[in-house]
Parts: sequence; structure tokens; C-alpha cells
Amino acid sequence: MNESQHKSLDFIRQRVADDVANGKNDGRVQTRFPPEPNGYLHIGHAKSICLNFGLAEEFGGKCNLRFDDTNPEKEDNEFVDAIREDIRWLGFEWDAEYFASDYFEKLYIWAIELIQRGKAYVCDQTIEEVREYRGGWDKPGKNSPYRERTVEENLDLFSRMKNGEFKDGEKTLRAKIDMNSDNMNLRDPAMYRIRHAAHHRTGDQWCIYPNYDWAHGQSDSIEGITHSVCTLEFEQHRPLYDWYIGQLEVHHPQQIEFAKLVISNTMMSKRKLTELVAGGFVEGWDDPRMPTISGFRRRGFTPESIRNFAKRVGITKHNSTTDIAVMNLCIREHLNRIAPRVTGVLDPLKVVIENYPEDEFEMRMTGVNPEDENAGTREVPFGRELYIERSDFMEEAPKKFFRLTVGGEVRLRNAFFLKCNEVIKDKQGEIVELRCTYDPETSGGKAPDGRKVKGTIHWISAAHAIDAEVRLYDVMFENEDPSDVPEGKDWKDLINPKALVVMQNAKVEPLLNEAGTGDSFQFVRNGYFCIDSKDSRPGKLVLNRTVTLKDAWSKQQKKGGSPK
RNA sequence: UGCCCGAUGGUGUAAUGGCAACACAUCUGGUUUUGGUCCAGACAUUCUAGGUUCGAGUCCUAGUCGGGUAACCA
Repeated sequence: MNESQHKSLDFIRQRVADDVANGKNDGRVQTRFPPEPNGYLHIGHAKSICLNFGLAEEFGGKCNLRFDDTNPEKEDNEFVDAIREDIRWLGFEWDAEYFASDYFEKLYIWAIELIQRGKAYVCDQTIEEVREYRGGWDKPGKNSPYRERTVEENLDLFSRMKNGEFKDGEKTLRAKIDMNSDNMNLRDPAMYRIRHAAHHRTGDQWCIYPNYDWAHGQSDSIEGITHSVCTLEFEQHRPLYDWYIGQLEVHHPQQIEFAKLVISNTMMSKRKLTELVAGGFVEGWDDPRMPTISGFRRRGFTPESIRNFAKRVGITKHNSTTDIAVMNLCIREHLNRIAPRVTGVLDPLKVVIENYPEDEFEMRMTGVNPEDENAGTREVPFGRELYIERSDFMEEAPKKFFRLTVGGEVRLRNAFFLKCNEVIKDKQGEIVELRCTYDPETSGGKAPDGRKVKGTIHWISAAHAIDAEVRLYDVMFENEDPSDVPEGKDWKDLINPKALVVMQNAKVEPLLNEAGTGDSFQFVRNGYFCIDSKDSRPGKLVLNRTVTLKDAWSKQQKKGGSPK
């Protein structure tokens, strides 16, 4: 009221700020993150997590974790554990942990209350009949023939539903609202259905389970949630949310909807992700190609980068698609600051320096991270036989190729100028070795005679390098919108076959043997890589490429026609 | 076909009735022992038409376009 400084809040934060300022809920802010434990969390959930936990943090409030476990057939404890782990990894801790199933008893009692007040009834219609009676957008609905059962009959029937006297699908409990409502959700929605199925927490205790609408708002209310944030598709559920809570006359949280996250070249549908896992199209939920939090973690993304990403995409009410490049930007930005530089040669080509003595080595000094003065320096061995990147040599090079060519000279990073004299090929014509000479006068990286080289390439001593398997990851779908499937094709046909490329013969520095699971490095000029948390072990290293470096050269190559 | 929601550059967001701002992407140039990083520059009259107002991206009306929505899923 007295302050005129506006901090550019998104519409939800603005609303919460207003509520706090107006003393609504006594200025209290309580949010919740409510996943259904039927799969692993993905990057879209991360957006919601950052919002809900962020709101609590920023307004001095609290955020609960609540598992929305009202559908026993799909849910499992494996998912409960994975969800907890992912939220903590992202850097958030919930105030209290609940399950919708904690409230089954309370919900049951409330349902009886609604029956007693004539606001709910037991219905015997089949799914097909319900659909038919509901009508359509243009057609009014018709009342169910069971709508006017007496309170006594409803009470008796509902209690027998609970006691297991009926089979699945035989009866439902429905709210008695308005079969002519413009909002389909208000045409006598189901509150309970019969499912003789074991629930991951309540076992066989119940055979009737509350539907989402009947469970969610009441759970929010019980927990004293002030702001119940969800995605846009629940917008037309809000009147029902409000109706139930209004009938019960209990604490009334405010539901607010925002647009869910869509990222280009990325499949975000939980159902389809489940299909990828079940069908063996990926290794599992944490396959580094997956947009799951565990997939990103295994791929080498940091919690900071994901939180930063969530901040960048913002919170609005209109559907938009965020370019996958923004994700890459966020992780590069973070790793550039913290990742130690090492040499990794993905596709090695042997170089023999003919004027360097055999069996002799010298140590070369190299910086650990130019972006971090405190990172220090270390030494790497240099000798007669090296490996360089195969793509750093070309026999017939285009004019802007600043790397090694026959007769050409480049700088070996942190070492000497190198000139290629001869190319050795095998019978198939494949280049197997380069015979080169180095200039010992160029130790500082510059030539005393002032001659210049355009390029600097990375290298590793053949005698010291160790082998590693390196997995190169790319977008999982080549189409920007993988849900836009061409006629006659299945969405799984759109999976990018190059989303995973395995380099079996990479050469890396021995110090990687001492690295811990998940540790991140920059392979100079190649990108950011991490030690794979599942398959890597000392002596049998497996590294994942988290993201490439920005690469102006390959971009230019693609643009100006292919070199080869 | 009804109802609900939305619309600002190639993309994502900001501007709270008062000079359309930031970032990504793209393109130029500079620095550089990573074709990385960093630095500098280029890139829009806010879907359309009316209205209110001294003044509208913002408020009102109508239209256009886009999305959501008719599970005993969440």
C-alpha cells in the first residue's frame, strides 16, 4: 500500500504477495507439491517443484510433499522413493510428507456427510450409461435414474460398497450437482469408484477409492494449503474444487493454474515416457536420453542448472515451447565455471613425432580451469607418441580449416608447434598414423621467429592415456514437436537414432580413474562429460557427454555445405 | 457445437495507464594457447477493428487465431 516498488513478479507470486499483504490466511503461505507415484519425475515436474518450494521460501511459508495416491492400479513404492530422491537432489526439503491415502478415512466420513445432506448419491449406471446421460457440449445431460434415492438407501449402499459387497464398476458415488452445467465436470461427477485392488500403502483395507477431484481439494484443505498451484488443464476443475470445499464448509485453499512446461525436441508425456521404459526403447527411467530428473542427473546436469532453467522459462498462463537450447545454455553456464579441464580424445588418431626421442617424456603445465583462478594447475606428460582427435586432421581441408593438414602447422595445446609430414594408411585407405615433427623452440606456444598458427588442438600421450567408453547424447527427437506425428507413423518412429552414439575407443587422462561417480569434467574442445553412475568403474571407465561446447566451426560447416 | 483460458521479435519472458526491457537463438566484429569463455554491435511500432483516456502492450467491446475441456485417470 505504501510501497510502489514492483519487483516484476510472475502472476502467481503477485497474487500470493497480494494475499499476504491483505492478511489473507493471516499472511500464511502454505503450498504443496502433489505428484502421483506412478512414474518418475520429469523436467516439467521440476518447474512445478521450483514454483511450489520457491513460493514457500520467498514468502516465509512452507511446502508439503503429498503423494496423490488415489489410483492403486498404477502406483508403486518404487516411485515414491524415486520422487523423494529427485526432489532432494534438486535442493528442496519439504516441511511435511503426506499421502492422499492418509485421508481415505476422513474423505469417507465427509462423503457420508454429503450423502446425508442430499448432495451425493450411489449410482448403478455403467460407464457407457453415464457417458450417454452426461450429454455433450451441445446436449444437456439427463438425470441418472438413481439420482433420487433416499438418504437411507444411499447410506446403506455406500457402506456396502465400502464393505466389498459389489464388484468393480458396479456402483459409484456421485456428487449431485447439475446435469445441465456448461462445465462437464459439474454434471454429477464420480466421487468414488470400486476397485478391488491392493494399494501400495493401504493394502486391501479399501476397495473404494476417491477420484482426483474428491481427494485433491479436501487434502489441500486438511493440510491448510493456502495456494494450490496446478497446471492449466485443471482450470475447469476449479469450480468443482470450490464446490466440494464450499459444501463441506472447511478451510478453502485457492487453486491457481499455470502453463505446463513444453521443451522442443522433448517428449514430456508421462504416459509415453512410461511406454519408452516398458518397451525397452531406453535403458530405464534414468537413461540419460530421458527428460526425467534422474535422466538429467545421470547425464551430468547439476541441480543448479535445472533450477536456473526453471527460473528462465518463467510462469505464465499461455502455452509456449521453450527451445532445448535454453537447457543447454543453463548447464554450460554452470559447468563452465566449475568443471576441471582435462583431455579426452573421442576418436583417437596416432601421431608420431619423428624428431622427439623415444622413451623420453617431459611434463607440461596446464591450467585446471581458466574461469576459476583458484582451480590451480597440474602437469601432463608429453612424448614422442600422441593421440589427437581424428577430426582435427584433414588431407584435403577447406580454406577455413585451422587444424592439422599435410605440410601444415598447428599448436599442440600447452606444448609445441607441430607439423605433419606424412600420412600412413592401411590397406583400406584408412588413415592410421601421422608422421610429424615438432619445433622445440615453440615451447611457450609462440615461435621465436614470429610465425603464427591459426589453430590449437588437444592431444594426449599415447603411453599414458587410458581407455574409456564415452557415450555421446543428443536430443531424443529430431522433430521440434514430437507429439506432432506424421500420418501413418508412430511417435516412436520419431526417436532420434543418434540420440546415443557410443565411442568405444576414447583415450582419456589417468586421473579420471580416481574420479567419483557423477563428477563432471570439460574435455577441452569437446564438451562436458561426467562419470556414469551405473556402468563406470576404475579400469573400465564409462563417461556421458552432458552437453557439447558451442561449436562455431561445425555450425559453419553445416551451413556452407558439407566438407565431405 | 457449448464453456473456459490465452495472444508482446525466430524463441522464452518483462514493462502493475506514461521512453516496449532482459535473455536465448541468429548474424557482424574484437580478444583468446579451447573455433569454448569474455567483450562490442545488428535484429519489434505489442493479432485485427472500434472505443475510453492528455496518454493504451496494459482498461472496455467485437472479431481472428491458438490451446484446454465431455475417464468409474491424475
